[in-house]
Amino acid sequence: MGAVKNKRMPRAVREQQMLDAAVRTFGQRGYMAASMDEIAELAGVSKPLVYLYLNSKEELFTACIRREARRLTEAVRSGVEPALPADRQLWDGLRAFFTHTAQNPDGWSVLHLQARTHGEPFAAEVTVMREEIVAFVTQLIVIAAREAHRDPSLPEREVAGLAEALVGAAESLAAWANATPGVTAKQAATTLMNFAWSGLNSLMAGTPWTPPTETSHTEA
Amino acid sequence: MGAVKNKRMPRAVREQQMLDAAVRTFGQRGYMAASMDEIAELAGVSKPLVYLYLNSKEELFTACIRREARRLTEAVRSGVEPALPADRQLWDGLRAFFTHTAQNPDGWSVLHLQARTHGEPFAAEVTVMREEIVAFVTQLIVIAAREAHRDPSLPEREVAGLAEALVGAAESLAAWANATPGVTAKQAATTLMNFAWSGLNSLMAGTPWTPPTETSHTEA
Amino acid sequence: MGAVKNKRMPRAVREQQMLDAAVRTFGQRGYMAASMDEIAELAGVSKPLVYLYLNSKEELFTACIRREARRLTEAVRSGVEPALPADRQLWDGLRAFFTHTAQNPDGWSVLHLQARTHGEPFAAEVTVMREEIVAFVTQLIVIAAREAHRDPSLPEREVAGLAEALVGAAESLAAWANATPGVTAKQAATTLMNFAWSGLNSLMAGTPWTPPTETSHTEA
Amino acid sequence: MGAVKNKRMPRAVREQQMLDAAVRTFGQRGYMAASMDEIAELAGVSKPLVYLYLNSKEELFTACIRREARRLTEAVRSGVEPALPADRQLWDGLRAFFTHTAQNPDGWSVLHLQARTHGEPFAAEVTVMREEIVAFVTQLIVIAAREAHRDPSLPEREVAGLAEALVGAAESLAAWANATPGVTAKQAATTLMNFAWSGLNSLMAGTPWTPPTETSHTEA
DNA sequence: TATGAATGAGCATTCATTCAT
DNA sequence: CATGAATGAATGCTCATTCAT
Repeated sequence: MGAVKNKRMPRAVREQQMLDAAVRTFGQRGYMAASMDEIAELAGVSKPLVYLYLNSKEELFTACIRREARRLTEAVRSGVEPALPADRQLWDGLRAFFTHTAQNPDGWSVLHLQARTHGEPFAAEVTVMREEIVAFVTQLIVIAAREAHRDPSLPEREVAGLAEALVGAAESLAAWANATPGVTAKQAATTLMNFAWSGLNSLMAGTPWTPPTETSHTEA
Repeated sequence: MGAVKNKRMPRAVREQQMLDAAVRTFGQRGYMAASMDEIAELAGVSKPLVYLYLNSKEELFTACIRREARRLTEAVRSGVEPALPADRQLWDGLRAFFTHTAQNPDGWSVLHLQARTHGEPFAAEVTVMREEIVAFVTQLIVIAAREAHRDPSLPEREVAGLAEALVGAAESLAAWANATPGVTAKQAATTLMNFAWSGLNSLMAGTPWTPPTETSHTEA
Repeated sequence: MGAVKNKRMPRAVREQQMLDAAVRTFGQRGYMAASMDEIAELAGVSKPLVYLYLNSKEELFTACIRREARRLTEAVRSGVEPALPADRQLWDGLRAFFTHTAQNPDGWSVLHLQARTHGEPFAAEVTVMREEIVAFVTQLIVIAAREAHRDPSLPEREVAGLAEALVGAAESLAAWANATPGVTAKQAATTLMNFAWSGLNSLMAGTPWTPPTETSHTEA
Repeated sequence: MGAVKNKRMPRAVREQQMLDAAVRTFGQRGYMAASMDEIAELAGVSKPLVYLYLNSKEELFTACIRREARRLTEAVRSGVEPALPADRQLWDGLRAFFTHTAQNPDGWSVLHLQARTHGEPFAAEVTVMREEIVAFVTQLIVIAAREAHRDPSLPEREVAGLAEALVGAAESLAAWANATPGVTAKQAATTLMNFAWSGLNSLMAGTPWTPPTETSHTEA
């Protein structure tokens, strides 16, 4: 059941096996519905050993979140070449992101769904990672503006909202790509680049969309 | 303890009280952590009555999802005037969406977080609503293309991806706006229109972003 | 399996059945070794019902302590006639005490052994009762001194120590009487009266035992 | 972490370290709440070693009881000079007793509380020691009676009860003295001598307390 | 219509104990 | 002599759900 039941292995190895099993179980069943029994069995060890190494369900879940967050950011980071132009960096990062989430659906479920849905402590853990990514995207937008010779054209608050929207769109597209058969990481990335980069460009070209003057639309 | 303990009231009213309590509890505690005890107490009725009316926790949750989905789509629908131009419709719809989610955080939590996190049956329930909204947005994009006299310029698959991205971005921005103090529905809508509509326009103007020709992708 | 499995009885009755079972189990197995499963089975109910009514093992134990303490003090109190002379009151009280402990060995075990051995909160609960009894005895000693026309002869600290010793001796004798076949409550009470009352009398007669002058007994 | 982690020391020494740790842990936590893990850590050895030397938790506890019982009786025995008069022997024995229990609260807790509270096998272990002490006290009472030239005045059963009461009072006072700040071993011994010896003397002077003739015991 | 009484099943956690080295 | 690795068996507690009234 799970891995071949190898006895007596060093702690570090066992711990990874346990995290593998936990990510899979948490990702598929959800945090609360996942039972420590199931995780232990899937890891091929007894429950007490899981507790000996990872202390509690909460700590185990936290360890999963941390590992998956690290893996995801590393995947994105190592897919990007900082010397290249901003759009190329974004394109590469998105491809790495969509590829990684497609290959690790359970890890992505843990990060995107489970961790956000089960209390502040867990959500905070993901927020750290997410902010790192948003910061990366924000920086790309700023670089792009500079490359377009329009440095101060965008107020900071606006840039933050744009980065947030871009990351949010990416997260949603990841789920969509995973759920829609036949949509590859490359296609998802292309769609998003089309959607986002064009918008950013025309924004920076100085032609933002302007809201209509409020006439009589207060819902009465 | 929630409502004043009124005896003998018509079934329809009681049911709504129960759903109110359930949405609040599910939204705040999460599906699994919410206990039928708590919901019954918050609704001011006894547990057997909840079962009499709503049969099981799963059906109760489903009923919550359906009610909140209906309320949300109705809010968006009634915020939009079909005769107006596409961008105005999108703008109005987004404002209605951000306003409604900000005013019903528990309902939005049920739809956006809880329902997606606890198994296919529930997720499917939201998917129905989501597809309705995506269809609405898709249609707006098509109209916009037509308005720009560029009917067939965008392949169907591409339009679907764009609508998906736009809706995903909106969902993320809703969470972001709810969590970031000082961000109003209008501001969130403006940010998204800037981001999306400009992108769509330049897309339709025939200048999509093109991926770099794949030459050597072993990042060495 | 304990009582005949009567279904559907009012809460108050069930609670007493549970306390009966709990006192018996705690008294015989000890607090920690007693399992809630065993108590529930002995009470003839399911475990959840025990929790529904008594909340936790700790609260259940506390409830046992309180009930048994109340019963014991009431037994002693109702065995004593406040109008009678002090020695008669003490005699009657001791007899009531030995009789009650002999008839309720589990309750006495809970009070005397278990409660004192498992943490301050529980011990404190018994201390309240014990202090009440010590106070009663102290008062008897004072009355006795007054009856012997020797009011101020005993310093307060000394009286406290004497009452403590008397109560302690009674507690030990209770265990002894319970464990030694053929020793009745009356005999235990007589022994203790002989031991204590004579001592008190000669103390009050002004001839206390005096320690030897310390010469060379410091254990080097 | 308890002792400095010395490797390779003779078995006898290691065993004492383990017993030290065990007595401390059992005395403070109680038999059941004490975990073998905690004991091993406090002793500075690994758990398997504890099992290698002491076989099981029960045997370890028994070993603790035996060692502490031996230490206590030895302390009392070595505090007493058999050539001295009976009252002096009792006085010296009590002082040694109160001193030892005050200096070894954990050991005393093991003997007086824990061992008695966790099943016959353990209680029996203490009973052996207790009977030795009761025998010693009994003998002192007999000697005292002889010294007072009243050899056969007290029936054996009565003497046994008196010794039991005296020892019981001493045990209670030990706990009282340990718990009441400012009460020394000497004071506790004095209080008890006053209480007991005077009583014994007047008993032997031929004036026992006599129960009232039972007339009408329905407390109306 | 409405509820007080009751439970089967499951879950996180802990502990005494033992191999294999 | 000494230990890191591992587990079977409980235990306290909770929850969704139902019955009898």
